[in-house]
Amino acid sequence: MEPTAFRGEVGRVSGPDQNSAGSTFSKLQLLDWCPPQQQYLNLTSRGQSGPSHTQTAAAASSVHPLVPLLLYSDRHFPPSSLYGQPISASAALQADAPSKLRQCYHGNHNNNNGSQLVKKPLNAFMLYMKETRHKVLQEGRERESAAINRILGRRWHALSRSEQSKYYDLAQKERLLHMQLYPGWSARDNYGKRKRKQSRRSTGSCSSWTLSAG
DNA sequence: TTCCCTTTGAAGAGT
DNA sequence: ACTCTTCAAAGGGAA
Repeated sequence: MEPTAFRGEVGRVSGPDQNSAGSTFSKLQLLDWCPPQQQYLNLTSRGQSGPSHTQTAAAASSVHPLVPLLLYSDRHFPPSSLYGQPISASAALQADAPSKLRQCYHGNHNNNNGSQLVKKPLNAFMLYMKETRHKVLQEGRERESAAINRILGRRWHALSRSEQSKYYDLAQKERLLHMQLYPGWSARDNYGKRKRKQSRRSTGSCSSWTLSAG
C-alpha cells in the first residue's frame, strides 16, 4: 500500500510540508513549467494568479520533463492534434483553449451510445507506470503487462518520498485539469463501461466477473 | 476478437 | 467513518 502520510497530501496541489527540502514540487514550481496556455486553468489552490509575469515568461520556454507524459501524451493528445506540437507553438490555442482542449483530451473515445466517453484522470501510479514502463521493457526481463506492472508496483514502493511526490503532484494537476474540462463529470459516468468486476484485491483472486449492462 | 491479468490510487456507493 | 467496488494504462496471452 502507499505511504499513509501521502494520503492527506494528495488532495492539494502542494502542502505545508512541501516547503521542506523533501518536496520536488512547490506551487510555484508547478506553474513554472506549466505552459502558458495551461495557466488559464488557474491551478493554484486559492485561485490566485500565480507567479509574476516575468517568472511566467521566463519559464515559458522550459517544460517539466513529465509534462509531455501528463498533458501531451499520445493518448491525451494524438500526434495529429494541436497538442502534439511543441508547447511554444501553441499559443494560438489560448483563444479557444477550453473547447479545443476538451476535443483533444483523451481523444475521441465513444461509448456505445455514440457519445464521448470521458475517461478518468490518471492517478500518481498510473503516471509513474506510463513513464517507467518502457524502461522495464528495455531490460527485456518481462514482456507481459501483468508481470511488468508487478515490477512497477515494487519499484513504486521503493521510490523515495520526494520521488513519489512528483507523481502525486502531477496527478493532482491532472485532476484539476480534468475538473476544468469536464465540470459535471463523475467517475460514476464510466461505471459499467468495462465488462468486469469483483475486486481481486479483497478476494485475492478473481472468482466472479459480471457483465455490466453498459 | 474480446477479455484477463496485474499494479496503485481516486472516487462513488453502501453500511 | 469505514469498507467495498469500479476504473484508469498497458499489452501479451488465453479463450
